[in-house]
Amino acid sequence: MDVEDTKYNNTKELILDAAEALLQDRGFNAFSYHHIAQQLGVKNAAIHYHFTSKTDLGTTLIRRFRQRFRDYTRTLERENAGPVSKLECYFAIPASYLQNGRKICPLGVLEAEFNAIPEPMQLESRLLDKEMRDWLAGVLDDGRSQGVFNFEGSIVDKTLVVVAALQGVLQIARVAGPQIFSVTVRQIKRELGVLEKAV
Amino acid sequence: MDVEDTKYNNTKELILDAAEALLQDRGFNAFSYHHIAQQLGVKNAAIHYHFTSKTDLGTTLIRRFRQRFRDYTRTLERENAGPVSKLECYFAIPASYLQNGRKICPLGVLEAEFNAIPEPMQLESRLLDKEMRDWLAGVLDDGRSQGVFNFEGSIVDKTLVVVAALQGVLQIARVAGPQIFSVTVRQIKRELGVLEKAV
DNA sequence: AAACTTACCTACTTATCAGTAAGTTCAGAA
DNA sequence: TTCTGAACTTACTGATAAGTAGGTAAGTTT
Repeated sequence: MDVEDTKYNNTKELILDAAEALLQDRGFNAFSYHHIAQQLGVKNAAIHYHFTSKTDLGTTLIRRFRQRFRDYTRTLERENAGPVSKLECYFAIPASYLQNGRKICPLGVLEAEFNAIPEPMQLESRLLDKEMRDWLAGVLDDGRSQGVFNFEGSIVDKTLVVVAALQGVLQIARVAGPQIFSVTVRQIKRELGVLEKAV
Repeated sequence: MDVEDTKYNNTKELILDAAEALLQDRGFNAFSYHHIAQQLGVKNAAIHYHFTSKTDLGTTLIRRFRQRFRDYTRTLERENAGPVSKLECYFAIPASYLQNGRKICPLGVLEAEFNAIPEPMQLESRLLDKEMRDWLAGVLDDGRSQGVFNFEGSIVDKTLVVVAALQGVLQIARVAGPQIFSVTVRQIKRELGVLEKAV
């Protein structure tokens, strides 16, 4: 028989969902157990039943991001998605963050608060960054080899600019308005040589 | 006679200096009056003497960033700096943040914590963003007109990508190491058509 | 049906936070 | 020499944080 999950309810997942939204909305140090508890209609101690500490909650959260990204890319692989399609899917991630309440990249939050989060979360953050950036580098490499992308500079350099720009623009959208996002994505695509259509 | 500053000591400025470093290191919600007080060898209440509230301290801090940027650009104007020179000076700002203890852009911090900072600070953040981005847009516009820059897309679009990429890469440097910064700046320059030398 | 586990809750502790009220020190003006 | 105000300190408050001890109802296993 399957241990956990199937038994009883899914409060644990609901806690993670609430924590995830709060993390991307306010940051790790600006949300409390009380925020989550109130939202779920449970008491503070219920969260401690599922997660021994806030550090535990935080690291579990990042591991879930990592797993989700792995699942996502694996699905794209199964579907034999090409580089252009993969790139579009990559852009769709921050786009959904923006739409769903002006959230920002989890990595952006964690990096901004990096010196004020527990070490286990710092380690998980490093892994998440590496995995995402390595994957995108692979996509850009394939795309250039196949001639569907056309850009200057090395794969690593270009990947950094794309990742950094997307992370940055989500944050800037909070002070400058959400409309700057699509504008920036358009420019990024242009500079990847992937946009042949009009401006 | 000059009011304030000349009289007595400069604790107020020292408080702002400490708060500024803490902001860019840990974020607004992750530093306390105690951090500052301990660092300066004064008591908690001494900070409250100079700043009525943490909100007051925060807004003063952002206003100081704004003033500093205005002074900086005004100096460049007086020196008749060209677009390339101005761009180099703009890159020098995040470069100094990185060198001085892996700090990140103040705006990046404020945007990441945007939904967890007081409204007066949100307003000041908007102004800081607008002023900096408008200035850079002017530089890119001049540079393109003068033929020293060569890039695709509109001025606004390009400015956003440059600003977002710089803000993002400072944050990513925390998990990926400081060496990625110069690499990214090199790529940004390349894509501004300002780098004629070898890769 | 007894024994055990899950999934909580109530009630608490300890620590830290921003903020305040009232008193102290001391330089310089009157 | 007294007085005034700037620049603090001491000693506190109330709020909120994460975390814990112990209890309980309902479901599961044996």
